[in-house]
Amino acid sequence: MTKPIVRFAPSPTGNLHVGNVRTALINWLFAAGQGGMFILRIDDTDLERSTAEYEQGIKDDLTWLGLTWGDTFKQSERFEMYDAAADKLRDMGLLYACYETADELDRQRKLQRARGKPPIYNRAGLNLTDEEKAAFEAEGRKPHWRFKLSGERVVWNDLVRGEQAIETSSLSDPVLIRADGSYLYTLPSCVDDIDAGITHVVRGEDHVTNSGAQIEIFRALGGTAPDMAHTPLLVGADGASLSKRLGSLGMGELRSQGIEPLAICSHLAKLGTSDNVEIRESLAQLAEEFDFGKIGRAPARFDEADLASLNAAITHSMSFEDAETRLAALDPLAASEAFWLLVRENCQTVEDAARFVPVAFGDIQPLIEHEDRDFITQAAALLPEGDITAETWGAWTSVLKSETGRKGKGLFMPLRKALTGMERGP
RNA sequence: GCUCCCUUCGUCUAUCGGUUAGGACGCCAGGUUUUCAACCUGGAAAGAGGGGUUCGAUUCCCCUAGGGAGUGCCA
Repeated sequence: MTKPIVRFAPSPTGNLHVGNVRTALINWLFAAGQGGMFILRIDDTDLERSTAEYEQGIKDDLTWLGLTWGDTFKQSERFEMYDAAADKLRDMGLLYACYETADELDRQRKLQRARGKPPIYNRAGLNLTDEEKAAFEAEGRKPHWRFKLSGERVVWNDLVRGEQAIETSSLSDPVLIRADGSYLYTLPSCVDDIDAGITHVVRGEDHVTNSGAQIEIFRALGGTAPDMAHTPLLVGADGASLSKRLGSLGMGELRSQGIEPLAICSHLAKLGTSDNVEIRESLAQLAEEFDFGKIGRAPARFDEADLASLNAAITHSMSFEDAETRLAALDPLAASEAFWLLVRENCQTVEDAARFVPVAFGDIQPLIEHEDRDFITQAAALLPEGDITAETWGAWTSVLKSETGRKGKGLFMPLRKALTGMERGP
């Protein structure tokens, strides 16, 4: 197999969320596992909504996750190529001018739907005479441009879904160029995929239908369509919908919650596959295990609680070196190896360590239940004389045990609460 | 409305017609020279419903229900 070249093509009109990231990750893992190349393409043909801030945010998030790219470019710098491709399609008679307004199209669709028919464009633009076009232009209308579908059945062997067939006769001819002259993502995407030598288009299954038209555009432009892989979408933990929550769950938020990049990558790489959802020690290992054949076809539920427990697993065994910088940022006192090794198994995140700083370095609020007051008073009186050493605890608790008859949880929990102010922790 | 896809423990899944339906996460219990956590061991836990086909159906077919997606001058 030749080395795959794949791309992740976000629009800089928002931040990356878990769904986006999963697509990026799968592309990255596939490329890495096959020794191929991962390209980051910024789909910013919509100049109105695209911003440099979002673009930078996307790059920062990918970098944080470790999803580095072998090359990157922006569509907004390549309009000449798209113009040339559009001219070519026009010359072939495959790109035709339409003069309906958005309102008119909307009305047509509603009408068709009301009649129980699929809302497919009626191709009125295809049959316009020069006089009719001139009349529209005279009205001040500008045309938008549609690609003429073949009306045939387009078939491909999807790496995740198996053989797929789209009847292009059941589709509207897609608009490639808006009335204001700007491009929709469709044509630029095909042009860039051909130009970059993309071998595999890997994306969410919301693009399955689009593939029908895009394969025809690839062919019209003289390329062969890349292989395709459409992965099931993620749904929320409630199993319903792509959920507002998921759509807005950004990397920044996860990061501020103390979630490790590798927890996110492990979770998203394994969720919905036949592999167990477990932590892997590196992206390289995830890449090695990656296989389209392991991905199921049903939507998988993304549960933040599962992500949290994966994160806890990473935290429990994280070395002091890996945690040091962040511990220091929390509290200078926390940046000690002895402290970290003592508390890490009680932490879900590195930041959790902050909760135990008072326990280790004084300044706690003792927690004494009403019914334990006498016991704690007694315990204070029985504290062994002299300096506190490693032996003090054992000596003290055994005295308390024999004096009070308490044992197990009844003995230790009141002491724990009085000494640490917490029910849990080291 | 129309088109496409999906449906096994709570969750992610294994099973290429005959299995005590397996694993992992989570959960529960026990252990870990008496507490939390961690760790170890064990346990409970599933074929959406209804029809077929077949000696035999989780597995193949049909219907229903439920879920997802598409149906944009969004991506």
